[in-house]
Amino acid sequence: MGERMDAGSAKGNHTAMTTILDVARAAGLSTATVSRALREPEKVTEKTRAKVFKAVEAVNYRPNMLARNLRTDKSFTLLVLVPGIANPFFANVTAGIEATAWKRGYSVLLGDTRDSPEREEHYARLVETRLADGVIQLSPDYAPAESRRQAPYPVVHACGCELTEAPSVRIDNVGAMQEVVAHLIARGHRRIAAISGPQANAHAIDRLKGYRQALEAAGIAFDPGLVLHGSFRMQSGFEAAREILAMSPRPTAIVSINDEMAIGAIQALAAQGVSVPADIAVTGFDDIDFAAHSTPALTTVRQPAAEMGAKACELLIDWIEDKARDEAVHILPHTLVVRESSG
Amino acid sequence: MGERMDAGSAKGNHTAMTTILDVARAAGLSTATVSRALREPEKVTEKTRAKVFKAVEAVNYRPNMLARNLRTDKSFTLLVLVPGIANPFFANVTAGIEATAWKRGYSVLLGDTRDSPEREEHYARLVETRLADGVIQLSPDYAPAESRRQAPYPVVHACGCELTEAPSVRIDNVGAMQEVVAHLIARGHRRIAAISGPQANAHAIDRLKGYRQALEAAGIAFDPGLVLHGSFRMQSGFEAAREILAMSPRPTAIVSINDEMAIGAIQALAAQGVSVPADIAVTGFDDIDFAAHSTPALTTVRQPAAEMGAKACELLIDWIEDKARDEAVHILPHTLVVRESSG
DNA sequence: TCCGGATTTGCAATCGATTACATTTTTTGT
DNA sequence: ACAAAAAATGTAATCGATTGCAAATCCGGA
Repeated sequence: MGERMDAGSAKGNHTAMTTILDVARAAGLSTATVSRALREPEKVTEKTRAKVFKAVEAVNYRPNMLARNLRTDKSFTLLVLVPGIANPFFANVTAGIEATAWKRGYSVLLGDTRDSPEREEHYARLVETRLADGVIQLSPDYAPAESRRQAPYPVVHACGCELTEAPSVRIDNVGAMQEVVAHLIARGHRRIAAISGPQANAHAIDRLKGYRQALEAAGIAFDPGLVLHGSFRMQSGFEAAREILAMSPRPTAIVSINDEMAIGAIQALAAQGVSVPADIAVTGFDDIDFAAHSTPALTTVRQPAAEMGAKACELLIDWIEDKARDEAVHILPHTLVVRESSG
Repeated sequence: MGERMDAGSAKGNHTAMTTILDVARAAGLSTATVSRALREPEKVTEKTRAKVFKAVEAVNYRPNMLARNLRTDKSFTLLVLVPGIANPFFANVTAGIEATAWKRGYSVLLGDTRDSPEREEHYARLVETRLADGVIQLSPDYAPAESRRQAPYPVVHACGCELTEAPSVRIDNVGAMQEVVAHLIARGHRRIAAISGPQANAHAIDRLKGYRQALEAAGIAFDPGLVLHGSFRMQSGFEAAREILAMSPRPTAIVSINDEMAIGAIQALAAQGVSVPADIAVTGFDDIDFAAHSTPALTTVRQPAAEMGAKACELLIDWIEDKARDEAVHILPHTLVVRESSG
């Protein structure tokens, strides 16, 4: 008696850890059989299965995943690289990823890269240390194709651009922005300013391409002076709108590359007493929740954020588990959502 | 030549894994020495340290964290339980957590509980399997005090309520809402409707308490008919505003328990041609980015979201590492931010 | 009842790092 | 220059689960 008096005292923050050996002893079986009863129940007699389950209850056993992961060389964890989790669009993509990962028995490690290559590099290393089985990348920016192509672990893009290679998920950014601009042109606008993103940003590039193509299709000359470069944040949309107001002749419409900057722009216009859409029409991109509830409600392009995350997650897990890489680029459908802000 | 033709073929998804033994061999040392050179460099000669580093480079070594974690019984991972990552306030708290975890060498596992006890339960189990060293809880709701008190692992709350026990972080929700209501009363409002949250939600309870106290302090009778219960989402703010418009006499102000519902309410009012703040004043809570950029800009209470996350993260890691539990409730300062929507 | 094959269970090696303890090397004091 | 103390390094056990292979058990058929 007193043989286990020291339970839970030793190192570690956890209380009394019970191992598979404890279960084996309690059930009068070997650890091998216990392991099989838990992982491949069909490989074991009905009777022993029952004994094992009872013993598990009795000693309150929780398998030590660290040990299992080491032995099987799998972590059942996915690393999600987000440029900024505070961005509602990315947050929704992440929610979609998490939901799917949960369904398939995986956990999600959150890596907020904050647009910093250093942080991205650091997180990439996590995968090389076996802490994650693969990566879902939400930003198509850095990580030029060549370097990533040979990543020694599975990587999938959830928000790809035209240049992103398979396996990946994206929408047709070019086509979507074309629709937006065509919509404005159909409403009679011919002088349309654009609030874009950082010059090198892949989404900005794709969407700007759609903007140009739509103008071209309508026989309107592209004017680089009408294109401003923001940071995707509301504040920069606010500032861009002020610059646009100072242009002459003044544009009659503004397309923004995302919803946040559009909302910032609308605020700037309201502050100057310019009426949206009467004086100037404004459009966004993404269809975040706030787009539908801004005043006036924002015309925008709906991206199926959660679905994109979910699909990317499926692709990644399939890749990890089947060792068969899906060589397709999945282009999910977008929708032009016309609301008040475009007239 | 051709000696590495088989690289990456074996089991697992990773390419040729090099172990600490490879490093040891390349450096002509034992694994023990290599391990020490890497983890406690001061315990080792300058010369061998150099040899080890060279060898690490030579064989492109990455320590297998799964093995390290198993041996040391630590995962250097924190589990963050979020009621919904798509909520901008929680996203900001999470960003603060991630930033601090990064600084201290920890990774963040994201658990989106979606207000589901089942999911929360499942995630809690993750910690018991050693996949995380502790938990940061963003929701004060479920997990009644008694059950949590004895959780066999460290748990810290980042967005606590009055009843949340240490160690935890929160703001003075009661006091903050008092200030908001006092502000409106000072502006001459006496019939103030409230858009609250789910009945059992702890934040809703605290803030509603502040609402009542402020009314009382001003000698205004509390009218339960003026309190509506929403879901924290914009849509429910929209619907609540419609109900409020139907009240008679019509309230002259609306306090919302969070910014999203306030924004939804503003949209509903605008749609009915009711001017904010001229006809009805509206206030929010949280000061998410959109609050400053809505039209009209929203009066609200700023919660230092990122700081709250950061502080909670510090508390948790200190607890994990020092095994000394900080028995304090940290109440961070909030700020009443007066903007256009309150007149 | 006894045998052969199929099924179930157990033994022991293994994953890759860390670390107590033993051994070797270096340093220090005289 | 030598012994003792200190520092550096090596040997081998260890963390807790999984799994190849061997041993034991079960089953039906003759």
